[in-house]
Amino acid sequence: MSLHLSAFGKLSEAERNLIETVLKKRVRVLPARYDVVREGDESRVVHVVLDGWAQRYKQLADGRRQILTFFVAGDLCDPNVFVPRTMDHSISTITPVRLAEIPKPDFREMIQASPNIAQALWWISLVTVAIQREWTTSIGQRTAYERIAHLFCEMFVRLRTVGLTQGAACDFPLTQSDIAEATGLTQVHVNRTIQEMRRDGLVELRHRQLVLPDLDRLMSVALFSASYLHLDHIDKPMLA
Amino acid sequence: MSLHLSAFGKLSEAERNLIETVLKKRVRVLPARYDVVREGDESRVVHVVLDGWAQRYKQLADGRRQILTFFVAGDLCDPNVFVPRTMDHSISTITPVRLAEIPKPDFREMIQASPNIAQALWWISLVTVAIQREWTTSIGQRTAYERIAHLFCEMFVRLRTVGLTQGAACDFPLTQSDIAEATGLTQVHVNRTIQEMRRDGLVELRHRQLVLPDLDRLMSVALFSASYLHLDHIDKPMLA
DNA sequence: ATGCAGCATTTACATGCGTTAATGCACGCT
DNA sequence: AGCGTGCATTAACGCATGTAAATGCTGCAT
Repeated sequence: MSLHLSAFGKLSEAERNLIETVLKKRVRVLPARYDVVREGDESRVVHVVLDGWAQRYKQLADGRRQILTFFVAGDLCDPNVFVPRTMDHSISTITPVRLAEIPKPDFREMIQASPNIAQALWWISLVTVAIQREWTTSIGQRTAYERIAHLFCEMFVRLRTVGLTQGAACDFPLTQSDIAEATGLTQVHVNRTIQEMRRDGLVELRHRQLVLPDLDRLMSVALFSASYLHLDHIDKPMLA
Repeated sequence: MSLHLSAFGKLSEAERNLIETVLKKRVRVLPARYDVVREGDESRVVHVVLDGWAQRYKQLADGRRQILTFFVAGDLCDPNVFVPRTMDHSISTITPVRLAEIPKPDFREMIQASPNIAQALWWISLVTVAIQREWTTSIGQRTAYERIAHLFCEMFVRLRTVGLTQGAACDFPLTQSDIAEATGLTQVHVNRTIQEMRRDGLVELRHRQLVLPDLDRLMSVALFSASYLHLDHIDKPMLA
Protein backbone atom coordinates (compact mmCIF):
# COMPACT_ATOMS: atom_id res chain seq x y z
CA MET A 1 0.00 0.00 0.00
CA SER A 2 1.29 3.32 -0.93
CA LEU A 3 0.97 4.63 2.56
CA HIS A 4 1.01 1.39 4.46
CA LEU A 5 3.54 1.00 7.23
CA SER A 6 4.46 -2.48 6.15
CA ALA A 7 5.15 -1.37 2.66
CA PHE A 8 8.41 0.43 3.26
CA GLY A 9 11.86 -0.86 3.91
CA LYS A 10 12.68 -4.34 4.88
CA LEU A 11 10.74 -5.26 7.96
CA SER A 12 11.30 -8.45 9.88
CA GLU A 13 8.60 -11.01 10.39
CA ALA A 14 8.38 -9.83 13.99
CA GLU A 15 7.92 -6.23 12.93
CA ARG A 16 5.18 -7.14 10.50
CA ASN A 17 3.41 -9.11 13.16
CA LEU A 18 3.70 -6.23 15.56
CA ILE A 19 2.06 -3.92 13.03
CA GLU A 20 -0.69 -6.42 12.31
CA THR A 21 -1.41 -6.79 15.99
CA VAL A 22 -1.63 -3.07 16.56
CA LEU A 23 -3.84 -2.63 13.52
CA LYS A 24 -6.26 -5.30 14.67
CA LYS A 25 -6.52 -4.04 18.20
CA ARG A 26 -9.21 -1.46 17.57
CA VAL A 27 -11.18 -1.64 14.36
CA ARG A 28 -14.31 0.34 13.61
CA VAL A 29 -16.71 -0.10 10.74
CA LEU A 30 -18.06 3.22 9.53
CA PRO A 31 -20.91 3.99 7.13
CA ALA A 32 -20.41 5.93 3.93
CA ARG A 33 -20.17 9.73 4.09
CA TYR A 34 -19.32 9.72 7.76
CA ASP A 35 -17.03 12.20 9.50
CA VAL A 36 -14.07 10.55 11.19
CA VAL A 37 -12.38 13.68 12.51
CA ARG A 38 -13.27 17.30 12.08
CA GLU A 39 -11.15 20.40 11.74
CA GLY A 40 -10.52 21.73 15.22
CA ASP A 41 -10.64 18.33 16.92
CA GLU A 42 -7.73 17.18 18.98
CA SER A 43 -5.91 14.35 17.28
CA ARG A 44 -5.51 11.47 19.70
CA VAL A 45 -5.35 8.41 17.52
CA VAL A 46 -3.79 7.44 14.25
CA HIS A 47 -6.20 6.15 11.60
CA VAL A 48 -5.47 3.51 9.02
CA VAL A 49 -7.98 2.62 6.33
CA LEU A 50 -8.30 -1.14 6.08
CA ASP A 51 -11.03 -1.21 3.51
CA GLY A 52 -13.05 1.28 1.49
CA TRP A 53 -12.38 4.88 0.45
CA ALA A 54 -12.07 7.99 2.58
CA GLN A 55 -10.99 11.58 2.02
CA ARG A 56 -9.18 14.46 3.63
CA TYR A 57 -10.78 17.85 3.05
CA LYS A 58 -10.77 21.45 4.12
CA GLN A 59 -13.65 23.83 4.28
CA LEU A 60 -13.53 27.59 3.98
CA ALA A 61 -15.53 29.80 6.32
CA ASP A 62 -18.23 30.25 3.68
CA GLY A 63 -18.62 26.56 2.97
CA ARG A 64 -16.50 26.06 -0.11
CA ARG A 65 -14.87 22.68 0.15
CA GLN A 66 -11.61 21.31 -1.16
CA ILE A 67 -10.80 17.63 -1.10
CA LEU A 68 -7.09 17.28 -0.40
CA THR A 69 -6.50 13.60 -0.93
CA PHE A 70 -8.24 10.27 -1.12
CA PHE A 71 -7.42 7.33 1.11
CA VAL A 72 -7.72 3.71 0.08
CA ALA A 73 -6.96 0.43 1.79
CA GLY A 74 -3.70 0.55 3.69
CA ASP A 75 -3.40 4.31 3.84
CA LEU A 76 -2.40 5.96 7.07
CA CYS A 77 -4.47 9.11 7.42
CA ASP A 78 -2.46 11.13 9.94
CA PRO A 79 1.28 10.55 10.14
CA ASN A 80 1.70 13.13 12.90
CA VAL A 81 2.24 10.75 15.73
CA PHE A 82 4.60 12.94 17.66
CA VAL A 83 2.91 16.26 17.51
CA PRO A 84 -0.19 16.76 19.61
CA ARG A 85 -2.08 19.08 17.38
CA THR A 86 -5.60 20.22 16.70
CA MET A 87 -6.60 19.13 13.25
CA ASP A 88 -6.37 21.74 10.51
CA HIS A 89 -8.56 19.65 8.21
CA SER A 90 -11.26 17.00 8.31
CA ILE A 91 -11.41 13.35 7.39
CA SER A 92 -14.52 11.50 6.31
CA THR A 93 -15.48 8.29 4.61
CA ILE A 94 -16.72 8.04 1.05
CA THR A 95 -17.78 4.40 1.01
CA PRO A 96 -18.33 2.30 4.12
CA VAL A 97 -14.89 1.94 5.67
CA ARG A 98 -13.17 -0.51 7.95
CA LEU A 99 -10.85 1.68 9.99
CA ALA A 100 -8.07 0.83 12.43
CA GLU A 101 -7.54 3.29 15.27
CA ILE A 102 -4.15 3.31 16.95
CA PRO A 103 -3.78 5.36 20.12
CA LYS A 104 -0.74 7.56 19.75
CA PRO A 105 1.04 6.08 22.79
CA ASP A 106 0.76 2.61 21.26
CA PHE A 107 2.15 3.94 18.04
CA ARG A 108 5.08 5.60 19.77
CA GLU A 109 5.83 2.43 21.63
CA MET A 110 5.86 0.49 18.40
CA ILE A 111 8.26 3.01 16.91
CA GLN A 112 10.59 2.93 19.86
CA ALA A 113 10.66 -0.84 19.57
CA SER A 114 11.70 -0.69 15.94
CA PRO A 115 13.81 1.84 14.05
CA ASN A 116 12.58 0.25 10.84
CA ILE A 117 9.03 1.16 11.66
CA ALA A 118 10.12 4.68 12.55
CA GLN A 119 11.74 4.88 9.15
CA ALA A 120 8.56 3.62 7.54
CA LEU A 121 6.66 6.44 9.18
CA TRP A 122 9.06 8.97 7.70
CA TRP A 123 8.48 7.38 4.33
CA ILE A 124 4.77 7.77 4.66
CA SER A 125 5.16 11.43 5.60
CA LEU A 126 7.34 11.95 2.57
CA VAL A 127 4.85 10.40 0.18
CA THR A 128 1.93 12.21 1.78
CA VAL A 129 3.46 15.61 1.28
CA ALA A 130 4.68 14.70 -2.21
CA ILE A 131 1.12 13.82 -3.19
CA GLN A 132 -0.10 17.09 -1.77
CA ARG A 133 2.46 18.98 -3.84
CA GLU A 134 1.38 17.19 -6.97
CA TRP A 135 -2.24 18.14 -6.28
CA THR A 136 -1.25 21.77 -5.85
CA THR A 137 0.57 21.59 -9.16
CA SER A 138 -2.34 19.86 -10.82
CA ILE A 139 -4.91 22.40 -9.78
CA GLY A 140 -2.58 25.30 -10.41
CA GLN A 141 -1.32 24.32 -13.85
CA ARG A 142 -3.28 21.55 -15.50
CA THR A 143 -6.44 22.08 -17.54
CA ALA A 144 -9.68 20.47 -16.43
CA TYR A 145 -9.11 17.57 -18.80
CA GLU A 146 -5.57 17.01 -17.59
CA ARG A 147 -6.53 17.34 -13.94
CA ILE A 148 -9.19 14.69 -14.09
CA ALA A 149 -6.96 12.45 -16.16
CA HIS A 150 -4.21 12.92 -13.61
CA LEU A 151 -6.50 12.00 -10.75
CA PHE A 152 -7.53 8.83 -12.58
CA CYS A 153 -3.89 7.94 -13.15
CA GLU A 154 -2.88 8.53 -9.56
CA MET A 155 -5.70 6.56 -8.05
CA PHE A 156 -5.32 3.72 -10.53
CA VAL A 157 -1.61 3.39 -9.86
CA ARG A 158 -2.12 3.55 -6.11
CA LEU A 159 -4.85 0.95 -6.26
CA ARG A 160 -2.72 -1.26 -8.44
CA THR A 161 0.05 -1.08 -5.87
CA VAL A 162 -2.23 -2.70 -3.32
CA GLY A 163 -3.73 -5.17 -5.69
CA LEU A 164 -7.08 -3.48 -6.05
CA THR A 165 -7.17 -3.37 -9.84
CA GLN A 166 -8.37 -6.03 -12.25
CA GLY A 167 -6.57 -5.55 -15.54
CA ALA A 168 -7.42 -2.08 -16.76
CA ALA A 169 -10.34 -1.78 -14.34
CA CYS A 170 -10.89 -0.84 -10.75
CA ASP A 171 -13.65 0.08 -8.36
CA PHE A 172 -14.04 3.82 -8.30
CA PRO A 173 -16.70 5.03 -5.89
CA LEU A 174 -16.26 8.77 -6.40
CA THR A 175 -19.21 10.75 -7.69
CA GLN A 176 -18.66 13.49 -10.22
CA SER A 177 -19.19 15.95 -7.37
CA ASP A 178 -16.36 14.34 -5.44
CA ILE A 179 -14.12 14.65 -8.47
CA ALA A 180 -15.18 18.28 -8.79
CA GLU A 181 -14.28 19.07 -5.19
CA ALA A 182 -10.94 17.36 -5.57
CA THR A 183 -9.98 19.13 -8.77
CA GLY A 184 -11.34 22.59 -8.06
CA LEU A 185 -13.91 22.34 -10.84
CA THR A 186 -17.70 22.30 -10.88
CA GLN A 187 -19.66 19.13 -11.11
CA VAL A 188 -21.13 20.23 -14.43
CA HIS A 189 -17.75 20.80 -15.96
CA VAL A 190 -16.48 17.48 -14.65
CA ASN A 191 -19.38 15.85 -16.42
CA ARG A 192 -18.62 17.64 -19.70
CA THR A 193 -14.96 16.74 -19.45
CA ILE A 194 -15.46 13.08 -18.63
CA GLN A 195 -17.76 12.78 -21.62
CA GLU A 196 -14.98 14.18 -23.74
CA MET A 197 -12.57 11.65 -22.28
CA ARG A 198 -15.03 8.89 -23.11
CA ARG A 199 -15.31 10.12 -26.68
CA ASP A 200 -11.52 10.08 -26.85
CA GLY A 201 -11.53 6.44 -25.76
CA LEU A 202 -9.43 7.14 -22.70
CA VAL A 203 -11.91 6.37 -19.96
CA GLU A 204 -14.91 4.24 -19.26
CA LEU A 205 -16.67 5.15 -16.05
CA ARG A 206 -20.08 4.00 -14.93
CA HIS A 207 -21.65 2.25 -12.00
CA ARG A 208 -18.63 3.10 -9.87
CA GLN A 209 -16.33 1.13 -12.13
CA LEU A 210 -13.40 2.80 -13.85
CA VAL A 211 -11.74 1.31 -16.90
CA LEU A 212 -8.63 2.86 -18.43
CA PRO A 213 -8.22 1.12 -21.80
CA ASP A 214 -4.98 2.92 -22.65
CA LEU A 215 -3.21 3.89 -19.47
CA ASP A 216 -0.05 4.97 -21.27
CA ARG A 217 -1.92 7.44 -23.42
CA LEU A 218 -3.88 8.69 -20.44
CA MET A 219 -0.68 9.23 -18.49
CA SER A 220 0.84 11.14 -21.32
CA VAL A 221 -2.25 13.32 -21.75
CA ALA A 222 -2.28 13.97 -17.99
CA LEU A 223 1.45 14.73 -17.87
CA PHE A 224 1.53 12.04 -15.22
CA SER A 225 4.82 10.76 -13.92
CA ALA A 226 4.59 8.32 -11.04
CA SER A 227 7.88 9.40 -9.52
CA TYR A 228 6.22 11.56 -6.87
CA LEU A 229 4.58 8.44 -5.44
CA HIS A 230 8.04 7.03 -4.70
CA LEU A 231 6.86 3.54 -5.41
CA ASP A 232 10.29 2.07 -5.82
CA HIS A 233 11.50 0.87 -2.43
CA ILE A 234 8.03 -0.40 -1.78
CA ASP A 235 7.86 -3.89 -0.48
CA LYS A 236 5.33 -6.45 -1.52
CA PRO A 237 1.79 -5.14 -1.13
CA MET A 238 0.30 -6.46 2.07
CA LEU A 239 -3.15 -5.72 3.33
CA ALA A 240 -4.45 -6.11 6.83
CA MET B 1 10.77 31.12 12.50
CA SER B 2 7.88 29.18 11.30
CA LEU B 3 10.02 26.31 10.17
CA HIS B 4 13.06 26.86 12.27
CA LEU B 5 14.29 23.99 14.39
CA SER B 6 14.88 26.19 17.39
CA ALA B 7 11.40 27.57 17.25
CA PHE B 8 9.56 24.54 18.52
CA GLY B 9 9.24 23.10 21.96
CA LYS B 10 11.40 24.04 24.84
CA LEU B 11 14.97 23.42 23.93
CA SER B 12 17.78 23.64 26.41
CA GLU B 13 20.62 26.08 26.03
CA ALA B 14 22.83 23.16 25.04
CA GLU B 15 20.39 22.08 22.33
CA ARG B 16 20.18 25.56 20.90
CA ASN B 17 23.92 25.79 20.83
CA LEU B 18 24.14 22.45 19.10
CA ILE B 19 21.78 23.67 16.39
CA GLU B 20 23.66 26.92 15.96
CA THR B 21 26.93 25.06 15.60
CA VAL B 22 25.56 22.71 12.99
CA LEU B 23 23.98 25.60 11.09
CA LYS B 24 27.21 27.54 10.98
CA LYS B 25 29.34 24.63 9.90
CA ARG B 26 28.69 24.96 6.19
CA VAL B 27 27.19 28.16 4.89
CA ARG B 28 26.91 29.12 1.24
CA VAL B 29 25.99 32.48 -0.22
CA LEU B 30 23.97 32.10 -3.39
CA PRO B 31 22.98 34.67 -6.01
CA ALA B 32 19.36 35.46 -6.83
CA ARG B 33 17.46 33.12 -9.15
CA TYR B 34 19.89 30.28 -8.59
CA ASP B 35 18.97 26.58 -8.53
CA VAL B 36 19.83 24.89 -5.25
CA VAL B 37 18.52 21.43 -6.06
CA ARG B 38 16.74 20.16 -9.10
CA GLU B 39 14.02 17.59 -9.53
CA GLY B 40 15.70 14.23 -10.00
CA ASP B 41 18.75 15.07 -7.90
CA GLU B 42 19.68 12.90 -4.99
CA SER B 43 19.07 14.66 -1.73
CA ARG B 44 22.19 14.46 0.44
CA VAL B 45 22.02 17.54 2.62
CA VAL B 46 19.38 19.45 4.49
CA HIS B 47 19.07 23.12 3.58
CA VAL B 48 18.16 25.93 5.93
CA VAL B 49 17.62 29.45 4.67
CA LEU B 50 19.49 31.88 6.91
CA ASP B 51 18.73 34.98 4.95
CA GLY B 52 16.80 35.94 1.82
CA TRP B 53 13.91 34.29 0.00
CA ALA B 54 13.79 30.97 -1.86
CA GLN B 55 11.11 28.80 -3.40
CA ARG B 56 10.08 25.23 -3.97
CA TYR B 57 8.61 24.54 -7.40
CA LYS B 58 7.58 21.83 -9.77
CA GLN B 59 7.71 21.84 -13.51
CA LEU B 60 5.52 19.89 -15.91
CA ALA B 61 7.01 18.16 -18.91
CA ASP B 62 5.92 21.01 -21.19
CA GLY B 63 7.43 23.72 -19.02
CA ARG B 64 4.46 24.95 -17.02
CA ARG B 65 5.71 25.82 -13.57
CA GLN B 66 4.03 25.79 -10.20
CA ILE B 67 5.61 27.40 -7.18
CA LEU B 68 4.75 25.25 -4.16
CA THR B 69 5.98 27.35 -1.29
CA PHE B 70 8.26 30.21 -0.41
CA PHE B 71 11.08 29.96 2.10
CA VAL B 72 12.26 32.83 4.26
CA ALA B 73 14.90 33.15 6.97
CA GLY B 74 14.90 30.18 9.31
CA ASP B 75 12.97 27.83 7.05
CA LEU B 76 14.15 24.29 6.66
CA CYS B 77 13.69 23.34 3.02
CA ASP B 78 13.73 19.55 3.16
CA PRO B 79 12.58 17.84 6.34
CA ASN B 80 13.19 14.38 4.93
CA VAL B 81 16.29 13.58 6.84
CA PHE B 82 15.64 9.89 7.13
CA VAL B 83 14.57 9.00 3.68
CA PRO B 84 17.19 8.90 0.98
CA ARG B 85 15.13 10.01 -1.94
CA THR B 86 15.53 11.59 -5.33
CA MET B 87 13.88 15.00 -5.29
CA ASP B 88 10.41 15.22 -6.80
CA HIS B 89 10.65 19.00 -7.03
CA SER B 90 13.21 21.79 -7.32
CA ILE B 91 14.42 24.50 -5.00
CA SER B 92 15.87 27.80 -6.10
CA THR B 93 16.62 31.20 -4.67
CA ILE B 94 14.59 34.32 -5.36
CA THR B 95 16.86 36.90 -3.77
CA PRO B 96 20.48 36.31 -2.88
CA VAL B 97 20.39 33.75 -0.07
CA ARG B 98 22.63 32.76 2.78
CA LEU B 99 22.07 29.02 3.05
CA ALA B 100 23.17 26.49 5.64
CA GLU B 101 23.85 22.98 4.38
CA ILE B 102 23.67 20.16 6.89
CA PRO B 103 24.86 16.73 5.75
CA LYS B 104 22.18 14.22 6.62
CA PRO B 105 24.47 12.16 8.87
CA ASP B 106 25.18 15.25 10.97
CA PHE B 107 21.51 15.92 11.21
CA ARG B 108 20.73 12.38 12.29
CA GLU B 109 23.42 12.55 14.91
CA MET B 110 21.95 15.74 16.27
CA ILE B 111 18.55 14.11 16.45
CA GLN B 112 19.83 11.05 18.21
CA ALA B 113 21.48 13.31 20.74
CA SER B 114 18.25 15.10 21.49
CA PRO B 115 14.67 13.86 21.46
CA ASN B 116 13.55 17.48 21.62
CA ILE B 117 15.22 18.20 18.33
CA ALA B 118 13.64 15.10 16.85
CA GLN B 119 10.30 16.39 17.99
CA ALA B 120 11.06 19.77 16.45
CA LEU B 121 11.69 18.06 13.14
CA TRP B 122 8.29 16.40 13.29
CA TRP B 123 6.80 19.81 13.97
CA ILE B 124 8.39 21.24 10.90
CA SER B 125 7.10 18.39 8.79
CA LEU B 126 3.62 18.98 10.15
CA VAL B 127 3.66 22.67 9.33
CA THR B 128 5.18 22.07 5.91
CA VAL B 129 2.43 19.74 4.84
CA ALA B 130 -0.24 21.93 6.44
CA ILE B 131 0.95 24.86 4.36
CA GLN B 132 0.88 22.72 1.27
CA ARG B 133 -2.72 21.73 2.00
CA GLU B 134 -3.70 25.34 2.44
CA TRP B 135 -2.15 26.18 -0.93
CA THR B 136 -4.08 23.37 -2.60
CA THR B 137 -7.24 24.74 -1.03
CA SER B 138 -6.39 28.25 -2.04
CA ILE B 139 -5.80 27.46 -5.67
CA GLY B 140 -8.74 25.09 -5.82
CA GLN B 141 -11.35 27.25 -4.14
CA ARG B 142 -10.37 30.88 -3.74
CA THR B 143 -10.86 33.53 -6.42
CA ALA B 144 -7.83 35.35 -7.83
CA TYR B 145 -8.38 38.23 -5.44
CA GLU B 146 -8.68 35.95 -2.43
CA ARG B 147 -5.71 33.86 -3.46
CA ILE B 148 -3.35 36.78 -3.72
CA ALA B 149 -4.70 38.26 -0.51
CA HIS B 150 -4.18 34.92 1.19
CA LEU B 151 -0.60 34.71 0.00
CA PHE B 152 0.08 38.19 1.35
CA CYS B 153 -1.44 37.22 4.70
CA GLU B 154 0.53 34.02 4.98
CA MET B 155 3.86 35.56 4.12
CA PHE B 156 3.27 38.57 6.33
CA VAL B 157 2.40 36.43 9.33
CA ARG B 158 5.34 34.14 8.74
CA LEU B 159 7.70 37.07 8.40
CA ARG B 160 6.29 38.66 11.53
CA THR B 161 6.98 35.46 13.42
CA VAL B 162 10.67 35.83 12.71
CA GLY B 163 10.77 39.53 13.27
CA LEU B 164 11.05 40.52 9.63
CA THR B 165 8.18 42.99 9.58
CA GLN B 166 8.22 46.67 10.49
CA GLY B 167 4.77 47.67 11.62
CA ALA B 168 2.43 46.97 8.71
CA ALA B 169 5.32 46.68 6.26
CA CYS B 170 7.79 44.06 5.16
CA ASP B 171 10.27 43.38 2.41
CA PHE B 172 8.58 41.46 -0.34
CA PRO B 173 10.88 40.55 -3.21
CA LEU B 174 8.41 38.58 -5.33
CA THR B 175 7.69 39.80 -8.83
CA GLN B 176 4.16 39.67 -10.16
CA SER B 177 5.27 36.71 -12.25
CA ASP B 178 6.35 34.89 -9.09
CA ILE B 179 2.98 35.58 -7.54
CA ALA B 180 1.34 34.31 -10.72
CA GLU B 181 3.26 31.06 -10.66
CA ALA B 182 2.45 30.56 -7.01
CA THR B 183 -1.27 31.19 -7.37
CA GLY B 184 -1.91 29.49 -10.68
CA LEU B 185 -2.81 32.77 -12.40
CA THR B 186 -1.25 34.73 -15.22
CA GLN B 187 1.03 37.64 -14.62
CA VAL B 188 -1.41 39.97 -16.34
CA HIS B 189 -4.26 38.94 -14.13
CA VAL B 190 -2.12 39.28 -11.02
CA ASN B 191 -1.39 42.84 -12.09
CA ARG B 192 -5.09 43.62 -12.60
CA THR B 193 -5.98 42.10 -9.27
CA ILE B 194 -3.29 43.85 -7.25
CA GLN B 195 -4.41 47.14 -8.71
CA GLU B 196 -7.88 46.35 -7.49
CA MET B 197 -6.53 45.58 -4.04
CA ARG B 198 -4.70 48.90 -4.05
CA ARG B 199 -7.90 50.73 -4.98
CA ASP B 200 -9.59 48.93 -2.10
CA GLY B 201 -6.92 50.23 0.25
CA LEU B 202 -5.86 46.75 1.28
CA VAL B 203 -2.37 46.64 -0.14
CA GLU B 204 0.50 48.88 -1.01
CA LEU B 205 3.18 47.14 -3.01
CA ARG B 206 6.05 48.76 -4.83
CA HIS B 207 9.79 48.63 -4.91
CA ARG B 208 9.71 45.20 -3.28
CA GLN B 209 8.04 46.62 -0.20
CA LEU B 210 4.66 45.35 0.94
CA VAL B 211 2.42 47.35 3.25
CA LEU B 212 -0.83 45.93 4.60
CA PRO B 213 -2.63 48.89 6.15
CA ASP B 214 -5.56 46.83 7.40
CA LEU B 215 -4.41 43.29 8.03
CA ASP B 216 -7.64 42.27 9.73
CA ARG B 217 -9.73 43.27 6.78
CA LEU B 218 -7.30 41.61 4.39
CA MET B 219 -7.44 38.39 6.38
CA SER B 220 -11.19 38.42 6.34
CA VAL B 221 -11.32 39.06 2.59
CA ALA B 222 -8.81 36.24 2.07
CA LEU B 223 -10.68 33.85 4.37
CA PHE B 224 -7.35 33.56 6.12
CA SER B 225 -7.12 31.75 9.41
CA ALA B 226 -3.62 31.33 10.78
CA SER B 227 -4.40 28.07 12.51
CA TYR B 228 -2.81 25.96 9.77
CA LEU B 229 0.53 27.58 10.55
CA HIS B 230 0.36 26.12 14.06
CA LEU B 231 2.10 29.15 15.49
CA ASP B 232 1.09 28.52 19.05
CA HIS B 233 3.78 26.37 20.69
CA ILE B 234 6.34 28.45 18.91
CA ASP B 235 9.13 29.69 21.05
CA LYS B 236 10.70 33.08 20.79
CA PRO B 237 11.82 33.85 17.28
CA MET B 238 15.51 33.23 16.95
CA LEU B 239 17.57 33.68 13.85
CA ALA B 240 20.96 32.29 13.11
C1' DA C 1 24.07 60.46 -20.82
C1' DT C 2 22.79 56.23 -23.04
C1' DG C 3 20.95 51.95 -23.46
C1' DC C 4 19.72 47.71 -22.14
C1' DA C 5 17.07 44.53 -19.15
C1' DG C 6 13.71 43.31 -16.13
C1' DC C 7 9.23 44.39 -14.40
C1' DA C 8 4.83 46.61 -14.37
C1' DT C 9 1.06 48.33 -16.86
C1' DT C 10 -2.39 48.66 -20.44
C1' DT C 11 -5.35 47.25 -24.19
C1' DA C 12 -8.20 44.26 -27.09
C1' DC C 13 -9.94 40.18 -27.59
C1' DA C 14 -10.79 35.05 -26.75
C1' DT C 15 -12.31 31.12 -24.06
C1' DG C 16 -12.55 27.74 -20.45
C1' DC C 17 -15.07 27.11 -16.92
C1' DG C 18 -18.86 28.65 -13.74
C1' DT C 19 -23.91 29.32 -12.81
C1' DT C 20 -28.51 28.03 -12.79
C1' DA C 21 -31.86 25.12 -13.50
C1' DA C 22 -34.36 21.69 -15.82
C1' DT C 23 -34.53 16.79 -17.16
C1' DG C 24 -33.28 12.08 -17.14
C1' DC C 25 -31.96 7.75 -15.20
C1' DA C 26 -31.20 3.95 -11.96
C1' DC C 27 -31.65 1.87 -7.79
C1' DG C 28 -33.74 0.82 -3.37
C1' DC C 29 -37.63 1.03 -0.42
C1' DT C 30 -42.42 0.10 0.64
C1' DA D 1 -45.73 -1.32 -9.45
C1' DG D 2 -44.83 3.30 -7.79
C1' DC D 3 -42.20 6.62 -5.62
C1' DG D 4 -38.31 9.02 -3.74
C1' DT D 5 -33.59 10.08 -3.79
C1' DG D 6 -29.03 10.53 -5.48
C1' DC D 7 -26.43 11.17 -9.49
C1' DA D 8 -25.63 12.12 -14.30
C1' DT D 9 -26.78 14.75 -18.21
C1' DT D 10 -28.13 18.72 -20.98
C1' DA D 11 -28.83 23.52 -22.11
C1' DA D 12 -28.33 28.58 -22.18
C1' DC D 13 -25.84 32.09 -20.78
C1' DG D 14 -22.27 34.89 -18.19
C1' DC D 15 -17.93 36.03 -16.41
C1' DA D 16 -13.38 35.48 -14.50
C1' DT D 17 -9.36 34.68 -16.21
C1' DG D 18 -6.24 33.71 -20.19
C1' DT D 19 -3.62 35.32 -24.50
C1' DA D 20 -0.87 38.31 -27.13
C1' DA D 21 1.48 42.12 -27.74
C1' DA D 22 2.62 46.80 -27.23
C1' DT D 23 4.17 50.53 -24.04
C1' DG D 24 6.13 52.44 -19.96
C1' DC D 25 9.05 52.74 -16.10
C1' DT D 26 13.25 52.25 -13.27
C1' DG D 27 17.69 51.03 -12.08
C1' DC D 28 22.04 49.56 -13.40
C1' DA D 29 26.04 48.90 -16.28
C1' DT D 30 29.11 51.16 -19.43
